[in-house]
Amino acid sequence: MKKVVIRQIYRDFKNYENQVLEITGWARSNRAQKQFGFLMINDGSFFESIQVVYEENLENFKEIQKYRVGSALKIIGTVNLTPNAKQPFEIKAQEVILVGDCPEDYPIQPKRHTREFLREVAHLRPRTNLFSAVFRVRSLTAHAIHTFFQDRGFVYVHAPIITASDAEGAGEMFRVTTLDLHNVPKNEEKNIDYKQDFFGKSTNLTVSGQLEAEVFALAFRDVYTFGPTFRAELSNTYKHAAEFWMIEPEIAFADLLDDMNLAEDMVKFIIQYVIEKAPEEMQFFDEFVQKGLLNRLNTLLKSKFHRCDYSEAIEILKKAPKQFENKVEWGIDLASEHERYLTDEYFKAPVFVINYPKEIKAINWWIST
RNA sequence: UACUAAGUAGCUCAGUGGUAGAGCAGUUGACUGUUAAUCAAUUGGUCAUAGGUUCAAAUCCUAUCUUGGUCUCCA
Repeated sequence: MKKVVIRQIYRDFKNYENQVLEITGWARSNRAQKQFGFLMINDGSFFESIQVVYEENLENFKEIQKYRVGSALKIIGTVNLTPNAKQPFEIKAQEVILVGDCPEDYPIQPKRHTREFLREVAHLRPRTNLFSAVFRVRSLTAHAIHTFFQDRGFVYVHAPIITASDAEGAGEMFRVTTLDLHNVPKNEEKNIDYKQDFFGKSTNLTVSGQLEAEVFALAFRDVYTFGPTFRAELSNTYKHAAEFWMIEPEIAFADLLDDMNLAEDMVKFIIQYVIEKAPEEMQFFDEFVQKGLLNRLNTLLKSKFHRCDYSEAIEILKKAPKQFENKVEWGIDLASEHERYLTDEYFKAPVFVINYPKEIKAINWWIST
């Protein structure tokens, strides 16, 4: 018996015609009728489910009719092409075996759930379309990031996660300690005595791998970090996570133009890669999460990223036929509303704003001459 | 941090002062090709919590808790 995953069959179904296969997966729906029924089976290898037809002649037909959504099943059957149906092929069952039953109160239904509800059933939400799509795309994105840099000869630097260093302009840090918080040791000046802590000094979770990457760039030339970073900002927005992954390339002997070209190429490469490798998932996002997403991404792939001097950006904003909440004048740091106007309304494309006043940037920035 | 909206059946929601509701899910049945199948029946309720107003509160008022959105911060 040939064991296959559903991704294989979908990608090559014509070559599987009339073959007897064994598939395993979880029921997404079960539409039982009097003399036959249809099971939708998802095995996690692919976004789409596969349709299995079962008929009255199966000895456990009555039981199969009652298999609930969520049940784990093993099916042996033949691949039939169905060119006139909604799906290009289906499996006609010779055997349907219940591997694991699913309780009556299984909470995931074949319908839309809110994300707030899915958070309460966190152990089951990877089985939903939304999480299936998100985490496969996330996995592909990570692979695309590595592929992009590795193909260009960059060295992947693993910056430490526990560190004693801070970074430029980063936010609040999570402390890492083995000290007993109910009985913190004090030194003679009545300050916390970090000499008794695990590392003998105050440490925290990294807010950025930048400093390590810079050090390595001065030896390996082109390097990047890609890993988790942590910030203890009390920001209640969907954009701000306490733990998030960050890419930080550092390139020696490069100028600002090299840097911008690299960033533009990277963003385009990743988008291209994901659209190509996860068309079903991206289609799902386009339809149910953000209408017009694919159109926006394809437009972005074709457009040149704009480059705009800070002073020029200020002039554009001053002339904007629009009232900003934060007043625009030379010397300010751009707020989200200003950035949104530049990208969404003025340039209608991604834009680099360069040559900021040195007063609002960190000390280690290169000064234009 | 501030502002704002919401919390009613397992889920998604309707119900703005007078008997607690629908669809889905579950259960039982019908159905010869379904596509989140359809049809019939049926189980299921501390209306977030506490207090107040009223003859009468899911509905009005106050406080608290929880969640969403926006802002701030930041990336």
